[in-house]
Parts: sequence; C-alpha cells; structure tokens
Amino acid sequence: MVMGRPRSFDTDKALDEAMEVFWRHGYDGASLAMLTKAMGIKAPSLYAAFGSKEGLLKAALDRYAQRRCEHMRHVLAGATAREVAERFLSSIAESHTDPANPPGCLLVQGGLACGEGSENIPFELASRRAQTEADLRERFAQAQRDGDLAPEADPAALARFLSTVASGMGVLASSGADRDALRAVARVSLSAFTRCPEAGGVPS
Amino acid sequence: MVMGRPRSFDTDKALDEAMEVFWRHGYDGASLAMLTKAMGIKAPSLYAAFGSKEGLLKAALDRYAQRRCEHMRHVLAGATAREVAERFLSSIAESHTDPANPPGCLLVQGGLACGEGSENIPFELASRRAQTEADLRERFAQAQRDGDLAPEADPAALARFLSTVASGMGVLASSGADRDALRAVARVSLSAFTRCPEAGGVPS
DNA sequence: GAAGTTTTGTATCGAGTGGTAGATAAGTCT
DNA sequence: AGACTTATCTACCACTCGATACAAAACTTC
Repeated sequence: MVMGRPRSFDTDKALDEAMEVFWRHGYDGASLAMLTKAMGIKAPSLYAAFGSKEGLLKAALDRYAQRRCEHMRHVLAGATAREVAERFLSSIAESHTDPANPPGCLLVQGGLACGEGSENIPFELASRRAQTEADLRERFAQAQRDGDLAPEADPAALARFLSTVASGMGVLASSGADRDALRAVARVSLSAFTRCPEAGGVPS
Repeated sequence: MVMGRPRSFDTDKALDEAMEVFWRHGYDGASLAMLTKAMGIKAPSLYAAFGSKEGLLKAALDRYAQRRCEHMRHVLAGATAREVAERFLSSIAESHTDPANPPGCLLVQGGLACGEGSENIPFELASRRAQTEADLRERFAQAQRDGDLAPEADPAALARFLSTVASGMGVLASSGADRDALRAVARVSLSAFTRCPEAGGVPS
C-alpha cells in the first residue's frame, strides 16, 4: 500500500456527486460550496485530489464519457446504419430523461458559454460532443463500405444530423420535456434519417 | 418632454450590447463589470433603468424576440407547410452564424443551467423557445385545416422536431460550426420533415 | 517507538460579486 | 430665478468566489 494517510472518501462516488452538480447548474453556476457539500469533502481535499475546479470538471467528464461509452458500444453494434441511428436516438431519449440523473446532457448544459477565466470549458465540452459524432461518422462510413448504406449517401452529414438532434434533445429535456416527447422527436428524426438523399433516399 | 435630467445613453443601443454579453458568456458568466463596460454606463444607471441583472436580461430577451419576430413573420408566411419548414431551418442556419452576433442562439447559450439565485433564468429562456415552437405548431395546424398537410400528420410533433433541430443547431454553432455545416443539417432535417409519417408521408 | 509521508479540518486569503447610499449634475415646471 | 424631478458619478456595502497556509491526524516504513 502507498504511504501516508489514506483518503477518507471514495473518488468515484465524489465524482458522481460533482458530476450531478455541474450537470444541474453548469460550470459557472456550480460553486465550490455546492460542490464540496455534495461531495462530502472540504475544499483542500478537493484541490489535493483534482487540482482545480476545472480539473474536477474534466475528471467528471471522463467519468461521464466512460458511462456513455457502454451505451455507444451497444449503439454502434447495430446491424445496419438505420439500426444504429435508431438505437442512438432511442438511447439519447432514455438517458436524457433518466430520473437517476439531472435532465438533459452534461455536455450541453455543462457550459455552452462561460465567463472570464472559464473560456476553455465550452471547448472542452465541444470536443467531447465531437467524439460521439466522430464515432457515428466512422460507423456510417463502414456501413457504406459494407454496401449497407448507398454509395451516394453522406456519412458525415448523417452523423452531424444525429448529433445535432441529440444536442437539441438535451436542450428540450433540460427544460422539462418528458421521455415521450423525446421519443416523438426521435421518431420524426429517424424518418428523416431513413429517407433523406444524404442517406441515399430518393430526393423529392 | 418628461421632467428631470435626460438619460445620457440610448436604451436600445445599451440593450444590444448587454444582449451580446449575455449571448457570449451566458447569464452566470456575464458579470456586471462586463455588462457595464460593454454598455458604456455605470452600475447605478443600469439599475435605475433595468432594476436588476435579471431585469436587464429580460429586457434583452424582449429585444431579441422583437428581432426574431420579423424573421418568423417571413417564415410563417410560407405558402405551404414544407416551405415554412424550409424557411425556418434556413433562417436559423443564417441567424445562428451571423457574424454580426455571437455564434449560436441567445435562448440556448444564455443559460440552460444556472447557479443559486438564478434558478428562474432557464425557465425564462425555455418559455421563449416554446413560443417559437407554438408559432410553428399553429401554422402547421392551419396548414392541416387548409388541406396542405395530410389529416394524419401531427403538427405538434413536427413543430417540436423543428424546434429541437433549431436548438441543436444553436449548440453546434456555439462550438464554431460554420454556416455550411448548419445548412447541411437543415437539408437533412428538411428531408425528414417532408417524408416522415408525422408529416403524412408513407411509413417504411 | 521515531521518522517520513500524505490527508484532513480550520481558518483565511485577495479578488470579484451583485447591488446601493449619497452627493452632484442636468434637465422641466411654475 | 427657484422648486422640483430625474440621471449620473464616486465610493462603498456585505457577501461569495476559487484557492491556499498551516497544523493536527492517520497511515507506512525503518
């Protein structure tokens, strides 16, 4: 075992609590007082473990990504491009209205715009959102190589469309929309997905 | 003319500057120091004119709504439901990447999640976003009565879909996506709009 | 047990927060 | 002109912000 006094709190548990605070109040809106209270530790412990408020957010984002990663693995394992899209939107509708978490998406509510001294937070969140879009794009490109998606389809456009709808669903959920509302949006989006020229559908 | 010393600044000009600060930094991220500097006035003048930081935001939101109202009038004047949707998405793509403003949408970046003491800001923004959705829904219901939209179409679902995509485009634009990227998303969304069962299209 | 190492709690730092008191300036009214 | 009304400025309020110094506590190693 390592030397010195052992840590009296569980890092992952504390991160979960911090994640919830950032999720519900955004980076600027989450004060150290709120964070330390939720995490059940004092400020010096927080700084010793995570370095800074920004470091804490990044650690929380890593944990968030880790959670979502399992979902995405299932999504990307869909047999066809259409099934991937279906799984993705449905997974978003569920997760953004999961009563175990604040409504919406941490990567959206966490901070689209921040004050002085937090200028890089929006970039941090954006790059994490971009990761999901890249995963989808890669999967659709593969589908195209497999002949599952028409050669004239546009994997990048499809991925960006889905990613955009997911962000929009985050905004919607954050303002109290219920699960059925998100599912309805997912349904319409999926129709669009299936039939648009970018997916190789017939233009009107 | 009214009695007393006349105001030395133009209220609307000052509001435009305040709007930009809220837009770029969000409600919590916009400090009074930033606001007063941008508006070119001192704190007491600000409070005399707008009552509080929240009052200033609401006034800025009113002005924002006023601006968008002209665009929406053009959007809703589209001859068909499809043309309304097309105009709406294209108007969003343009306005969210207008170099004269911060990228994205004030109603999205302004504050999806806020800190203690600003709890009602997200509601305020949400209710303004809901207004646009309601306008679209009403217009689509009218289209349905006109026989322009199929009887089995779902005006509420279509309006919510478009509104969600618009929010998503706001998120996308806020992270630096350019106009063409938003136009591409609009194009895919429009295909979905035209062909989905909610619009009276043929289900797969 | 003594030395060494790390974490914890208390107490606090300087800077910045939203907001205001009070005096002064700049107008209109009679 | 003088009374009245409103806006502006300087200075400042109590408070909260993110972050830290320091000493006591809790462990491992020798």
